[in-house]
Amino acid sequence: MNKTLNNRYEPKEFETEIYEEWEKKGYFKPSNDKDKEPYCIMMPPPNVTGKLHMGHALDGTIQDILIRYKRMQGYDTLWLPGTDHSAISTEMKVVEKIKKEGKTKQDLGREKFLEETWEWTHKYGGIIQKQQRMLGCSCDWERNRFTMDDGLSEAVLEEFVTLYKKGLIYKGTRMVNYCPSCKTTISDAEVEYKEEPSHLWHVRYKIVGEKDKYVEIATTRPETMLGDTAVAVHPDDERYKDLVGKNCILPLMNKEIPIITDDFVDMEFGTGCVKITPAHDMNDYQAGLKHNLEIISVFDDENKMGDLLPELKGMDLLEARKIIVEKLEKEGCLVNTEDYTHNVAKCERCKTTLEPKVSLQWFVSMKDMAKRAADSVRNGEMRFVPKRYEKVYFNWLDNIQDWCISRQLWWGHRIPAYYCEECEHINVSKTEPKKCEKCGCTKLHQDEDTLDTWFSSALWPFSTLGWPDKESEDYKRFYPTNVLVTGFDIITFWVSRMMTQGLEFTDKAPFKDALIHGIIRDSIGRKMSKTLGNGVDPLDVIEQYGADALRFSVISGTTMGNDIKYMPEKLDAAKNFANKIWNASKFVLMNLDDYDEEAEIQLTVEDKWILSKLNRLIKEVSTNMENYNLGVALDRIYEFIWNEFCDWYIEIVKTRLYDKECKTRSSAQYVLNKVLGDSLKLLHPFMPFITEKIYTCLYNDDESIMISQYPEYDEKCIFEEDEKFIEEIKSIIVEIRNIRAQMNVHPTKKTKLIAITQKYNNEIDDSSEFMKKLGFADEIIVNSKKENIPQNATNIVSNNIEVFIPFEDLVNIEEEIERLEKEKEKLLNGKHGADAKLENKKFLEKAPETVVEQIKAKQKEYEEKIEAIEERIGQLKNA
RNA sequence: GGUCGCUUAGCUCAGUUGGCUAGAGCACCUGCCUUACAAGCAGGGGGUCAUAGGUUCGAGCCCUAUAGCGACCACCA
Repeated sequence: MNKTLNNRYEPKEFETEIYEEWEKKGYFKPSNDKDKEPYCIMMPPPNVTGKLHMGHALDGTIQDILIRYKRMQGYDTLWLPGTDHSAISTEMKVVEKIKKEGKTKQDLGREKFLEETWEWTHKYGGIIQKQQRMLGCSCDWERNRFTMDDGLSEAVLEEFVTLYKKGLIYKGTRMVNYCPSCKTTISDAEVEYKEEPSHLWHVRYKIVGEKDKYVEIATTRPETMLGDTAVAVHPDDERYKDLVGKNCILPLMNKEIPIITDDFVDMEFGTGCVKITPAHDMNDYQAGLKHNLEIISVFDDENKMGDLLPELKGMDLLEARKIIVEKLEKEGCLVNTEDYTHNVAKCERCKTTLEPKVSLQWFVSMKDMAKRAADSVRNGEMRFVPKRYEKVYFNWLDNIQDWCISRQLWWGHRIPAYYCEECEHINVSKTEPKKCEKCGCTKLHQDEDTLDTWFSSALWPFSTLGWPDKESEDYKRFYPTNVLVTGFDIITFWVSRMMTQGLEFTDKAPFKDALIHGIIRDSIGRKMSKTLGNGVDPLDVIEQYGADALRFSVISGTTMGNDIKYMPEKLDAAKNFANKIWNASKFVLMNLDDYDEEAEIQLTVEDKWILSKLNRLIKEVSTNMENYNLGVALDRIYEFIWNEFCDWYIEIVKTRLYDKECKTRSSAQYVLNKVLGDSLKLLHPFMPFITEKIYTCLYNDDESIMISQYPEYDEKCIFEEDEKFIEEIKSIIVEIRNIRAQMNVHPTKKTKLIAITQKYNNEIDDSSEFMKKLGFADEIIVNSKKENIPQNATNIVSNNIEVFIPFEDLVNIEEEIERLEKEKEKLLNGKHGADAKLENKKFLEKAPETVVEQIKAKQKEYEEKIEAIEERIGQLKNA
């Protein structure tokens, strides 16, 4: 690799090259060093045919930051990547593809269709992984897994068979959500609700044996009324007391159905009477079971009208609805029609309106497993970060329904259940049995259905490590994993299921922390979506700004768990920062040409100041990293590099560097080298490419920064006094600049300074040096006597140093007095605040000692400054 | 209906167990092309921390209520 820095920062010139180098050298793989503590993250597997979007970029960046940080800290790290077969969405895509060729799934047949899907998978699969490389993700690609590869399929069989044998998987007739477009059942978690405008049709059913007496019901789905088997009212509803137990006539069908009571009926809604259609509504189904009502299907298997009314047979549902309403109107049964907005259940994948359907499906009994998963969080075995997301988790698990896992799809893990054609016994087994375990018949056929895609991803944290082989090296070493990083949108889908299955099969929570992040929104706060066309392609961003800038922009100034708005300006800020580091590094390298590492080190006050600051930074960054406050950690590094190192330290040491005779020149070189190197290390997890590029230029050995040792806090490197001194000098210099700006002194014009100091006697030479170095002083008189101060001078009062700036004719004495009076007023305000607190007895009693001490010190400072200013005002007035 | 979150500078957001005069980036104003950097340097202006109460010596932070925005869960036909 080219070990020099070009004049300009151009990330494109080196990012790809660096990534290839890392991968070639095997840095992404675990170290195999058994003395190291393991640290493991499982990458949430994206859809096999997915493409990188901003959400992945965020998710990947967070994980990469954590894994790089831990790797540098000396952990044996494994970040395992992979992809998910994502049953429904992949199958949908392939169905669409062959549709363009004029074919259907059925035309191809199961085997051919699967071949087609594998082909698709191989062709388009893993695109996202190539893109994750561009982001800099340091995962072990050699351990890359796919949910339908041999090992993981084996794990799924183990899961199914074990649960079945325990009686936790069963086959039963239930009402489930059915997607007419995907032509499969789906689980409760895959349903989303959307408000849609519709109508509420009020229909009256005539009471049997009464003259002109009716019961009026309201419905949003008149087409289902053909399957009504009762009308229900609330048991406490006085209005209908006398009707309960009687029958009414179901219009169009001319059939008698009973009027029953059930307390699920809401008396306030509509008329308080509800028609019961057990075949087509969840509540009605429950009521039907409870009251032993007949379940009459109105629709056929194709989700068209059945033959209850021969004239409607095969008709589309919405069309049938229109005709039924017309018929009801003709027969005088339609009372009225009102506009009504209601929540409609939609398929999470294809957004089609779902149809509740009674059918025979496979279920996982969830109650006990869910309780165990919830308890695991309650007793602290697993923890959500931020904590508030545990409520979503608890809410789901505490109200869990059995999980419908069978799908009428072909792409996925086929259910390992084999039906005996003789005795109908269900044989559940990992391999196809030769004969029925009950009757010995050899004629068996396998269940046609496949398993919910989450049934396999629930095992992800351990199936990827070799489970069910519990003796596998990776499983023993890396399970349970340390942290799971994912978005809040799949807490129910995925996090909860990994927990239930993980605890069930390994007796351990599969990860210690679930780190939940928000989603990336567009610049006006909308969700990024294909239909809106407001998505941002991370690859475009990388192309334009570089991967480091992209990573910076999604982490800087953010809080874990909150949504992030995509702001292009933030990328400019990120690139500017990278550019700043680039230039500062150029400067350092330029001045390190003749650096002699053997030379004796004599640290000056500014050297100790920056080393001390660096040391504090290390501590602060580490603490924030441990608490997943990545945004704070990054911003602290940013501030340090730019506002301390670049703005002050580099400026201060310039004169030492430029003077080849300077005794402390090599010390300055040492400190530059050390501080830049450590800063790069701290920054590396966030911005891996630029830090690597500079690091290899800075240190000419071949060691990569990504396997270098993370800086550690060292108490011996805290120099309080030196810090205090430089901070005071800094604030004086800012004030001098301020005054010069107010007085319109041209920046290149030098100033004479007279400084009076009370403390720091040894270092005052340094302070005068700084002012010279910073370019605006050409003559500095130190420890001057007050009587030597000229009249037309302005002064700056600091804690231990007072500085006078003679401005020859520039200072107008009147104006200077006015300025000082204003300054005094400010100080008085501050002093009053401190006084008030210290006069407050309760404050003295109750506030902690350190706080009281702080205020006292502050008060003293104010007093001293005020005194000095008053003295100066007196001098000026007497003149 | 239930739960959770957000409301801080013109904009986007930080703000740790309550503790000095509430911060950053961008934008804005002034002056600078000073040999690392104009993608920059120096200086500056700008905030009753949504509102109203409360707890506390002390509240942006804790409690209660209200308003606006957002999300999730439930699903009353």
